[in-house]
Amino acid sequence: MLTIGDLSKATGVKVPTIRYYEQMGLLSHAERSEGNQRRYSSGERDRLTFIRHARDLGLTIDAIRELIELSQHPERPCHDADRIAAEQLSTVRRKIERLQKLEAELVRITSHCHSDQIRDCYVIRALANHDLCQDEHD
Amino acid sequence: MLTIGDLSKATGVKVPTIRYYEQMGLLSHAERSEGNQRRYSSGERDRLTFIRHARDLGLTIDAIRELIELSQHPERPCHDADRIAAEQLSTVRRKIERLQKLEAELVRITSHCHSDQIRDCYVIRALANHDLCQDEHD
DNA sequence: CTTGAAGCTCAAGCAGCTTGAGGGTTTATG
DNA sequence: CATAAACCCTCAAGCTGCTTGAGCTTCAAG
Repeated sequence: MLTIGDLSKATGVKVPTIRYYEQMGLLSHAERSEGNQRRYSSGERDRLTFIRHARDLGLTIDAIRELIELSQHPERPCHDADRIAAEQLSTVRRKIERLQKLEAELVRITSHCHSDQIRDCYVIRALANHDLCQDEHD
Repeated sequence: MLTIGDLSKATGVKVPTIRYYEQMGLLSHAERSEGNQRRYSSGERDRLTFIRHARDLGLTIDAIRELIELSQHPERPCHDADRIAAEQLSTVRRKIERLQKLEAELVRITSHCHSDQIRDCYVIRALANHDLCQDEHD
């Protein structure tokens, strides 16, 4: 049996975060030692690894809860799991698109400032005046 | 003079958000009507436009506060403004890089699931097992 | 048996808003 | 000029996904 600290080291998830996940229902209530400390089995370590991996991929707590729920019904069709992953993919793609617009705009703003004084600073002027933008970025 | 609703329409910033910005010190305390309602001039509209534009570019409230502070000293050198914009650019680039790794991983996960059942679902298996990843994505 | 590391719970804090309750003000219309 | 709709006010709490802190208990090594 692992202590919460062992589990933390094994998965790279911080101790208070593990407790938080338990509270959020991603991990079931852990068994306790006589002195009321949490003790974990390797099955729980695997689940936490799953959670960490999903969080790293940007999935929300709710989506992960849903995936865990699904993973407990091996006989069910897996289109829900596919859908969750696909939705996350399009969320990520939307974010990338938006950030690339911001990147372009920031490159433009930062490369156009050849002034030494705030008075003529392109950064400040560009922010004040959306019309200076090449492109809609919001 | 504009009411807070007029200002909201003019800038696309929601009414409670305008009040929030005032509280955060991005907008100065507005003048009030006899009945204690906020009234704005076009100068304040311009400042809010500036704030919105900066927020759209992902700048934090603190960074914006700093830029506003700078913009009020036209005679100062503008390297601080340049620095803020450049920092934001590298933040954006780091985010894009990370998201592109996630995108690749999600594409791989979603395109490999040819199962109909959770039992063999690649999505679930990939999440459970980081070793299936091509690449470190965190 | 003591001591220091690690564990416990509960509450509050972070960013950047949003939402809701319970009011008061303005303004258009009859 | 009265009334009603639309708008405004303040203050407090909620959202996500944790993190931090206080104040206390348990565990393991020496």
